[in-house]
Amino acid sequence: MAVVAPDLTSDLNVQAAHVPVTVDSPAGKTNGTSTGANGTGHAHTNGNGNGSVKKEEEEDEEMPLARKPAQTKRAVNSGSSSEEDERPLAKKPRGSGGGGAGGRRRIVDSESEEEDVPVKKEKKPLAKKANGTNGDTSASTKSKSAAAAKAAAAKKRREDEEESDSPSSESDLSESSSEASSEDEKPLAKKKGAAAKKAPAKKAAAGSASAKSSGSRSATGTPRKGMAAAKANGGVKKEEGSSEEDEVPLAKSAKGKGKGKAVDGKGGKVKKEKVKKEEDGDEAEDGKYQWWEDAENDGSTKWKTLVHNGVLFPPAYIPLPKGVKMRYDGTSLTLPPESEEVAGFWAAMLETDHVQDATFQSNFFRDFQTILKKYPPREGIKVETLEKCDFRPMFEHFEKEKEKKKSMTKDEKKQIKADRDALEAPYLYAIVDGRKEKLGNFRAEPPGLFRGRGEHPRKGTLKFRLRPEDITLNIGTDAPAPKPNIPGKWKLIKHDPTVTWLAEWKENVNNSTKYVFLSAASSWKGQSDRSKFEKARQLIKHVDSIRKTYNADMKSKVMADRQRATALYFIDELALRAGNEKGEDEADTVGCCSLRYEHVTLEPPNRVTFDFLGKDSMRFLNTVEVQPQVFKNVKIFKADKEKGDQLFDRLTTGILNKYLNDFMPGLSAKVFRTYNASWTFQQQLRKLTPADGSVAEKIAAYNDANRDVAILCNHQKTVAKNFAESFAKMGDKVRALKYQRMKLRFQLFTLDPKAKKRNPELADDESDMDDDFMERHEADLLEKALESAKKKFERENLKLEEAKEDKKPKTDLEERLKEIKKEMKELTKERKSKKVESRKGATEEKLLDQITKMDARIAVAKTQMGDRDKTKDVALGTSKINYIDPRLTVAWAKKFDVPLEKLFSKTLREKFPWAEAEADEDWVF
DNA sequence: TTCTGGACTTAGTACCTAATTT
DNA sequence: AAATTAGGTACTAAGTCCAGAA
Repeated sequence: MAVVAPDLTSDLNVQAAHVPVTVDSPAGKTNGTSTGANGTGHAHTNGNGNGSVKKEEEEDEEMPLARKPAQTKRAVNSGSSSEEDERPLAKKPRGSGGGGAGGRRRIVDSESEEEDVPVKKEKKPLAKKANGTNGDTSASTKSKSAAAAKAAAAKKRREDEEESDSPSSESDLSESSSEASSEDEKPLAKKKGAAAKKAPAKKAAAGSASAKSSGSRSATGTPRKGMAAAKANGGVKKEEGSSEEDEVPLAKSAKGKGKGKAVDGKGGKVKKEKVKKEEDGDEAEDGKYQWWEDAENDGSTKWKTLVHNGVLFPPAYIPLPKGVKMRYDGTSLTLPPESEEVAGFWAAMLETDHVQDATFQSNFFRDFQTILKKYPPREGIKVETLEKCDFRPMFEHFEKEKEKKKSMTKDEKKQIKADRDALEAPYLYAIVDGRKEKLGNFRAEPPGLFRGRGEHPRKGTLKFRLRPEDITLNIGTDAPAPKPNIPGKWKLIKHDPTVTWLAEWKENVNNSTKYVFLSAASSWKGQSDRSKFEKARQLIKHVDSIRKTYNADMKSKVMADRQRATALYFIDELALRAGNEKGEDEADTVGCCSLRYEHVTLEPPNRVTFDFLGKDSMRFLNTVEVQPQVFKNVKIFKADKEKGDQLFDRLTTGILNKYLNDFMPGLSAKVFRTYNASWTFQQQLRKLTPADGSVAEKIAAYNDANRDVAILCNHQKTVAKNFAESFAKMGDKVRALKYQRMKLRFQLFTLDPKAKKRNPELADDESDMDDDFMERHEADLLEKALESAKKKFERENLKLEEAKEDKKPKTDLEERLKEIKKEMKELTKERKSKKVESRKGATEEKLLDQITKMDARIAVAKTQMGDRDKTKDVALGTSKINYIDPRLTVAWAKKFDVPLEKLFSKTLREKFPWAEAEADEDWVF
């Protein structure tokens, strides 16, 4: 360590020069929690698949070295940087497992291969711990408060340059060095070799999703070569077509189309979608523009002609019926429409938890009072506190309206929809360079209360109604100026062909600009989407050298470089977002570059825990094992700082991106997320797809791979409120099956006591079945049986009545019910005595067969349950839409013969036509 | 340089509809 | 047929990144 120490010191000095600084006063920020609740705790059910672990291992071995998943380990290996001065070492590198992100969930368990080294206590414990961490709510709470506190302490660190740097560094260093340095380094050197070795060892991670996901990428990163070839073919094409088609005059474009398509599949298969299309009747646009077939366009100019109708304004406010009024301190208030509308915004949310939120309340009330001042209630009452306001009558009125709407007849509903469609029709499409393109959002956002997420300081603020005077349109010079659907004049009509927005306005709450763009299915979006993925694929070629570089820089004497390297490592390894600075008037959330002292905690020898609120105030909670140098670095970065200070005080997203850009034009931090997500998906898909499984099994594997990516990216969703309930119900269902199985066993043993010897594996009782459940279950069965007997009786009588025959007497029913009760009692008796008389025709063979079938049903139900649980808080859609190269899905679907529509919804298919056109089954990312 | 804001991508949730279950 | 649940969309908030202003 001695060695080390000096280094650091020096680093510090060096850098002192530039200081970033920043930090705004944290004054009052509090951290949000937001959803915190969910994140909490549940222990994850990893338990189920036992076999899986094993499986993974094997697979790993089979893989060509090159691709081995590096699971986890990546971190370690990389360390290779050579120069390690450090100590010899002792420890083996532990894998980092990292990746998974999921905030709450995962931990990494990576065990490293060799388990052994004296070192840690971990293995098992680890896992546990991790869970604990995640789980507990308290943790979250804690973090929050902490954040708040820290905010208060406005610490600016910048000056540290001099000071902190050297001196502090010293002390730290020494410390760290002693620890860290001694431990590690050595192993790293091997990198590849190491990786390869490791892989096999890996195992372990039993359920750790995280380990899995992260691991997926190859250790070395180098993915594929071959791609060029693949690509080549992708290029195929359907034809020249689009243009031609267009030309076809009336002749039915349909025909033309059909043709094109047929041609395309070399096999000559015709695509069905074609057929479908025709019905749409968009003859005009039917010849879809296949931009991917066209030559690249330089990009500086997005269009030559642009025609559209602007935005559609919502209807004017319609005052409530006379009798519906809010009350203030007991008396009803007659509000002018202007203030009544605002009151209504709040009233409509009465049952949401926004109304319980202090920030939301005060922002709303401030704005409500403002409008009341201008449009006071007729009663002349002054509204002074929110507590005295009673919006219930309004709320109830809205509920009633909803009911009314729901109970309308089909025809009425149809009519309404028809009217709405007619109104919207003119706004659905724009004509871009002569082609019809669908718009995304064409509606002016309606007024309402701003629903900021997390602890957004402005949540609850009134968002104003837009008027034409607020909107700027962007249309072609020769395009006719559209007329707003409400009175007024557009703020401005411009003609800027360098941008893709059609309309724009400034929103009053956050003073941000809102735009109207084309939809995701448009060629503009499609093009940029495709180039995003191409860029990510390009990164494949550079990632090895980038990793090598940042691993080396991890020991740089220049603090700024060391921070940059460390941050990049986290971005690459954990798929963190870049993390731009945010303002006082926004929720306090962070990304990599904006991580603060309190967001990262260290636990020697090499575990790092991240706990912070990221985009949308989603919590990111993850503990990972990192290479020693990373651990050491974080320790240094935290030294001499306190809550509220930036962890990477010499780094900004700008610096990082500029640096990345030198490796590859266009490279920025977010590309790593795209790359890692798609890469992970490809790896997981390879690993999980059961080549000879059923379609359903393949789809399940696909979803599992998708889920791994979602976890990596920390894409969450709130757990449905009734999840616990429905999950419990599923559990009962499983147990009901077990109950049946139990009865089968008893029957078998009753039939022939010797059967027990012959089938010793059937001797054990079903797990998870206590008397309590069984009693409940039997009571349940009884109730159901009685119920259905009654129904049946009524039904029969009804029939008799119709047939004009005599009805059966009630006593019949009563008798039947009595019988049922008796039967049910029998069930209880059977259970207690463990004797079940065999039904007619029962044989040992048949019973065994039934038991086997029951086992299968139980297994299916169980895995289904496990799946549900694993996915309850993971959002798969986001990664599918934004991060996973759609060509991977298309290629996989073709290769394994899974209908694409089972994987992509209609809108996704419309979004990714280029992927369908270009990826054949051999396509690789 | 740093700061600001413009333009565009990424994100979760509210709600609507179709598919199932009861 | 009604009640749930699952799936998909619409909506709009919240990021990223870059360029031009200060």
